[in-house]
Amino acid sequence: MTDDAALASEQPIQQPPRQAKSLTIGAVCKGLQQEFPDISISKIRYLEDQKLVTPRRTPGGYRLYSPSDVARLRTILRLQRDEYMPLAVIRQELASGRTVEDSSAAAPASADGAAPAARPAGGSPRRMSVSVRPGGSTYSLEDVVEDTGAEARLVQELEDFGIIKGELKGGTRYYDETDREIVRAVRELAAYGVAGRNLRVFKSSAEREAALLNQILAPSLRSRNPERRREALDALENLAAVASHLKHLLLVRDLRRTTG
DNA sequence: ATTCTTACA
DNA sequence: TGTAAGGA
Repeated sequence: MTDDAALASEQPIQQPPRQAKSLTIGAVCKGLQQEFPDISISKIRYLEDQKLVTPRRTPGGYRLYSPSDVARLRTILRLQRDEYMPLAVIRQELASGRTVEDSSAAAPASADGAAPAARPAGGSPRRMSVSVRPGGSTYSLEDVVEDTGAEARLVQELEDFGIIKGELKGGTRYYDETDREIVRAVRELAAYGVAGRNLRVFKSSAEREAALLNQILAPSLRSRNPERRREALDALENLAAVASHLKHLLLVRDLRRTTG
Protein backbone atom coordinates (compact mmCIF):
# COMPACT_ATOMS: atom_id res chain seq x y z
CA MET A 1 0.00 0.00 0.00
CA THR A 2 1.20 3.49 -0.76
CA ASP A 3 0.35 6.02 1.83
CA ASP A 4 2.79 8.80 1.17
CA ALA A 5 0.12 11.05 -0.29
CA ALA A 6 -1.89 11.23 2.92
CA LEU A 7 1.05 12.59 4.87
CA ALA A 8 1.67 15.33 2.38
CA SER A 9 -1.65 17.04 3.03
CA GLU A 10 -1.30 20.59 4.17
CA GLN A 11 -3.14 22.13 7.08
CA PRO A 12 -4.14 25.79 6.98
CA ILE A 13 -3.01 26.62 10.48
CA GLN A 14 -2.64 30.34 10.88
CA GLN A 15 -2.41 30.51 14.64
CA PRO A 16 1.14 31.16 15.81
CA PRO A 17 1.04 30.32 19.53
CA ARG A 18 3.67 32.97 19.98
CA GLN A 19 1.46 36.01 19.91
CA ALA A 20 -1.06 36.14 22.73
CA LYS A 21 -3.73 37.70 20.60
CA SER A 22 -6.96 39.04 21.88
CA LEU A 23 -10.23 38.13 20.23
CA THR A 24 -13.35 40.11 19.48
CA ILE A 25 -16.56 38.95 21.05
CA GLY A 26 -17.64 37.36 17.79
CA ALA A 27 -14.51 35.27 17.50
CA VAL A 28 -14.73 34.23 21.12
CA CYS A 29 -18.33 33.23 20.65
CA LYS A 30 -17.48 31.13 17.63
CA GLY A 31 -14.70 29.36 19.46
CA LEU A 32 -16.85 28.67 22.47
CA GLN A 33 -19.65 27.28 20.38
CA GLN A 34 -17.69 24.08 19.90
CA GLU A 35 -18.01 23.18 23.54
CA PHE A 36 -21.14 25.18 24.32
CA PRO A 37 -23.53 24.99 21.37
CA ASP A 38 -26.04 27.46 22.77
CA ILE A 39 -23.60 30.21 23.59
CA SER A 40 -24.34 33.62 22.12
CA ILE A 41 -22.84 37.08 21.98
CA SER A 42 -25.56 38.49 24.18
CA LYS A 43 -24.93 35.78 26.73
CA ILE A 44 -21.26 36.63 26.83
CA ARG A 45 -22.10 40.28 27.30
CA TYR A 46 -24.46 39.29 30.07
CA LEU A 47 -21.66 37.55 31.92
CA GLU A 48 -19.77 40.81 31.82
CA ASP A 49 -22.75 42.60 33.28
CA GLN A 50 -22.62 40.13 36.11
CA LYS A 51 -18.98 41.03 36.66
CA LEU A 52 -17.73 37.56 35.85
CA VAL A 53 -15.40 38.72 33.11
CA THR A 54 -13.96 42.13 32.34
CA PRO A 55 -12.36 42.15 28.90
CA ARG A 56 -10.17 45.02 27.76
CA ARG A 57 -11.67 47.56 25.39
CA THR A 58 -10.35 49.11 22.21
CA PRO A 59 -10.44 52.91 21.85
CA GLY A 60 -13.61 52.35 19.89
CA GLY A 61 -15.24 50.42 22.68
CA TYR A 62 -14.90 46.95 21.18
CA ARG A 63 -14.37 44.16 23.66
CA LEU A 64 -11.03 42.38 23.43
CA TYR A 65 -10.78 39.01 25.12
CA SER A 66 -7.35 37.79 26.13
CA PRO A 67 -6.67 34.04 26.16
CA SER A 68 -6.98 34.27 29.90
CA ASP A 69 -10.42 35.85 29.56
CA VAL A 70 -11.49 33.07 27.23
CA ALA A 71 -10.24 30.42 29.64
CA ARG A 72 -12.19 32.10 32.37
CA LEU A 73 -15.30 32.13 30.25
CA ARG A 74 -14.87 28.46 29.57
CA THR A 75 -14.58 27.75 33.26
CA ILE A 76 -17.67 29.78 34.03
CA LEU A 77 -19.75 28.03 31.40
CA ARG A 78 -18.58 24.63 32.58
CA LEU A 79 -19.43 25.33 36.19
CA GLN A 80 -22.81 26.56 35.11
CA ARG A 81 -23.56 23.71 32.79
CA ASP A 82 -21.95 20.76 34.54
CA GLU A 83 -22.42 21.76 38.16
CA TYR A 84 -25.56 23.86 37.92
CA MET A 85 -23.68 26.53 39.78
CA PRO A 86 -25.41 29.92 40.01
CA LEU A 87 -23.50 32.87 38.58
CA ALA A 88 -23.34 34.53 41.97
CA VAL A 89 -21.57 31.50 43.39
CA ILE A 90 -19.26 31.22 40.43
CA ARG A 91 -18.27 34.82 40.91
CA GLN A 92 -17.27 34.12 44.49
CA GLU A 93 -15.40 30.97 43.56
CA LEU A 94 -13.31 32.81 41.02
CA ALA A 95 -12.84 35.83 43.24
CA SER A 96 -11.50 33.67 46.03
CA GLY A 97 -8.98 32.33 43.55
CA ARG A 98 -10.07 28.82 44.28
CA THR A 99 -11.42 27.45 41.02
CA VAL A 100 -8.73 27.08 38.43
CA GLU A 101 -9.06 28.16 34.83
CA ASP A 102 -8.12 25.56 32.27
CA SER A 103 -6.37 26.47 29.06
CA SER A 104 -7.42 23.74 26.67
CA ALA A 105 -8.42 25.22 23.35
CA ALA A 106 -11.43 23.05 22.69
CA ALA A 107 -13.18 20.11 24.25
CA PRO A 108 -11.65 16.74 23.35
CA ALA A 109 -15.11 15.83 22.17
CA SER A 110 -14.88 12.45 23.80
CA ALA A 111 -18.06 10.53 23.42
CA ASP A 112 -18.87 9.95 27.03
CA GLY A 113 -21.32 7.11 27.15
CA ALA A 114 -22.60 8.12 30.55
CA ALA A 115 -21.45 5.70 33.21
CA PRO A 116 -24.44 5.35 35.49
CA ALA A 117 -23.87 5.80 39.17
CA ALA A 118 -22.67 2.89 41.24
CA ARG A 119 -24.99 1.75 43.98
CA PRO A 120 -23.51 1.28 47.40
CA ALA A 121 -23.25 -2.45 47.94
CA GLY A 122 -24.19 -2.59 51.60
CA GLY A 123 -27.30 -1.32 53.24
CA SER A 124 -26.77 1.86 55.21
CA PRO A 125 -23.31 2.82 56.36
CA ARG A 126 -24.13 4.77 59.47
CA ARG A 127 -21.66 7.58 59.42
CA MET A 128 -21.97 11.13 60.61
CA SER A 129 -18.75 12.50 59.18
CA VAL A 130 -18.68 13.38 55.53
CA SER A 131 -15.70 13.92 53.30
CA VAL A 132 -15.18 17.12 51.37
CA ARG A 133 -13.51 15.09 48.66
CA PRO A 134 -15.46 14.57 45.46
CA GLY A 135 -16.28 11.22 43.95
CA GLY A 136 -17.97 8.98 46.46
CA SER A 137 -20.93 6.70 46.29
CA THR A 138 -24.11 8.05 44.83
CA TYR A 139 -27.70 7.32 45.68
CA SER A 140 -30.93 7.39 43.78
CA LEU A 141 -34.00 9.08 45.19
CA GLU A 142 -35.26 5.69 46.29
CA ASP A 143 -32.01 4.99 48.11
CA VAL A 144 -32.16 8.28 49.95
CA VAL A 145 -35.77 7.81 50.95
CA GLU A 146 -35.10 4.31 52.16
CA ASP A 147 -31.96 5.22 54.07
CA THR A 148 -33.26 8.32 55.78
CA GLY A 149 -36.93 7.57 56.19
CA ALA A 150 -37.74 10.94 54.69
CA GLU A 151 -40.62 11.57 52.35
CA ALA A 152 -39.72 11.87 48.68
CA ARG A 153 -41.47 15.21 48.81
CA LEU A 154 -39.01 16.46 51.40
CA VAL A 155 -36.10 15.56 49.18
CA GLN A 156 -37.73 17.41 46.33
CA GLU A 157 -38.28 20.42 48.54
CA LEU A 158 -34.64 20.50 49.57
CA GLU A 159 -33.67 20.39 45.95
CA ASP A 160 -36.02 23.25 45.11
CA PHE A 161 -34.46 25.32 47.85
CA GLY A 162 -31.01 24.55 46.53
CA ILE A 163 -30.05 22.90 49.78
CA ILE A 164 -28.99 19.75 47.98
CA LYS A 165 -28.00 19.54 44.38
CA GLY A 166 -28.60 16.10 42.98
CA GLU A 167 -26.56 15.29 39.92
CA LEU A 168 -28.47 14.49 36.77
CA LYS A 169 -27.04 11.45 35.05
CA GLY A 170 -28.62 9.37 32.39
CA GLY A 171 -32.05 10.87 32.98
CA THR A 172 -32.25 10.25 36.71
CA ARG A 173 -30.97 12.17 39.68
CA TYR A 174 -28.31 10.90 41.99
CA TYR A 175 -27.30 12.23 45.36
CA ASP A 176 -23.99 11.89 47.11
CA GLU A 177 -23.36 10.92 50.70
CA THR A 178 -23.41 14.51 51.84
CA ASP A 179 -26.80 15.08 50.27
CA ARG A 180 -28.09 11.98 51.96
CA GLU A 181 -26.85 13.06 55.37
CA ILE A 182 -28.37 16.48 54.85
CA VAL A 183 -31.72 14.85 54.16
CA ARG A 184 -31.32 12.75 57.26
CA ALA A 185 -30.59 15.79 59.43
CA VAL A 186 -33.43 17.81 57.97
CA ARG A 187 -35.83 14.95 58.51
CA GLU A 188 -34.94 14.95 62.19
CA LEU A 189 -35.39 18.70 62.35
CA ALA A 190 -38.77 18.37 60.70
CA ALA A 191 -39.93 16.46 63.74
CA TYR A 192 -39.50 19.69 65.68
CA GLY A 193 -41.42 21.75 63.21
CA VAL A 194 -38.42 23.15 61.40
CA ALA A 195 -38.94 23.36 57.67
CA GLY A 196 -39.11 25.42 54.53
CA ARG A 197 -37.91 28.96 54.92
CA ASN A 198 -35.97 28.12 58.07
CA LEU A 199 -33.54 26.11 56.03
CA ARG A 200 -32.39 29.14 54.08
CA VAL A 201 -30.72 30.42 57.22
CA PHE A 202 -28.72 27.24 57.57
CA LYS A 203 -27.77 27.30 53.93
CA SER A 204 -26.47 30.85 53.80
CA SER A 205 -24.71 30.31 57.07
CA ALA A 206 -23.00 27.23 55.70
CA GLU A 207 -22.04 29.03 52.51
CA ARG A 208 -20.36 31.82 54.41
CA GLU A 209 -18.50 29.34 56.54
CA ALA A 210 -17.37 27.30 53.55
CA ALA A 211 -16.16 30.45 51.84
CA LEU A 212 -14.15 31.36 54.89
CA LEU A 213 -12.53 27.96 55.27
CA ASN A 214 -11.71 27.82 51.61
CA GLN A 215 -10.21 31.25 51.73
CA ILE A 216 -7.94 30.16 54.52
CA LEU A 217 -6.71 27.09 52.69
CA ALA A 218 -6.93 28.42 49.14
CA PRO A 219 -3.17 28.62 48.53
CA SER A 220 -2.60 25.00 49.50
CA LEU A 221 -5.66 23.72 47.69
CA ARG A 222 -4.42 25.45 44.58
CA SER A 223 -1.00 23.90 44.82
CA ARG A 224 0.24 21.84 41.92
CA ASN A 225 1.89 19.53 44.37
CA PRO A 226 -0.46 16.58 44.89
CA GLU A 227 1.05 15.88 48.27
CA ARG A 228 0.38 19.38 49.44
CA ARG A 229 -3.18 19.31 48.11
CA ARG A 230 -3.86 16.11 49.98
CA GLU A 231 -2.63 17.67 53.18
CA ALA A 232 -4.77 20.69 52.50
CA LEU A 233 -7.84 18.50 52.16
CA ASP A 234 -7.02 16.78 55.43
CA ALA A 235 -6.60 20.16 57.06
CA LEU A 236 -9.86 21.32 55.57
CA GLU A 237 -11.80 18.44 57.04
CA ASN A 238 -10.18 18.91 60.39
CA LEU A 239 -10.74 22.63 60.30
CA ALA A 240 -14.35 22.09 59.37
CA ALA A 241 -14.78 19.75 62.30
CA VAL A 242 -13.24 22.20 64.73
CA ALA A 243 -15.31 25.04 63.37
CA SER A 244 -18.37 22.87 63.72
CA HIS A 245 -17.54 22.15 67.34
CA LEU A 246 -17.01 25.82 68.07
CA LYS A 247 -20.30 26.63 66.41
CA HIS A 248 -21.99 24.07 68.59
CA LEU A 249 -20.51 25.56 71.73
CA LEU A 250 -21.54 29.06 70.77
CA LEU A 251 -25.02 27.84 69.93
CA VAL A 252 -25.40 26.15 73.29
CA ARG A 253 -24.15 29.24 75.06
CA ASP A 254 -26.62 31.47 73.25
CA LEU A 255 -29.43 29.09 73.94
CA ARG A 256 -28.64 29.23 77.65
CA ARG A 257 -28.59 32.99 77.50
CA THR A 258 -31.93 33.08 75.74
CA THR A 259 -33.74 30.52 77.81
CA GLY A 260 -32.54 31.41 81.19
C1' DA B 1 -18.68 44.01 8.27
C1' DT B 2 -18.81 44.08 13.35
C1' DT B 3 -19.72 45.59 17.54
C1' DC B 4 -21.65 49.00 20.97
C1' DT B 5 -25.43 50.69 24.14
C1' DT B 6 -30.07 51.11 25.32
C1' DA B 7 -34.69 49.71 25.38
C1' DC B 8 -38.24 46.54 24.85
C1' DA B 9 -40.71 42.05 24.18
C1' DT C 1 -32.35 36.02 26.61
C1' DG C 2 -32.99 37.75 21.95
C1' DT C 3 -33.67 41.60 19.01
C1' DA C 4 -34.36 46.36 16.86
C1' DA C 5 -32.63 50.83 16.57
C1' DG C 6 -29.09 54.23 15.64
C1' DG C 7 -24.07 55.20 15.78
C1' DA C 8 -19.06 54.55 15.54
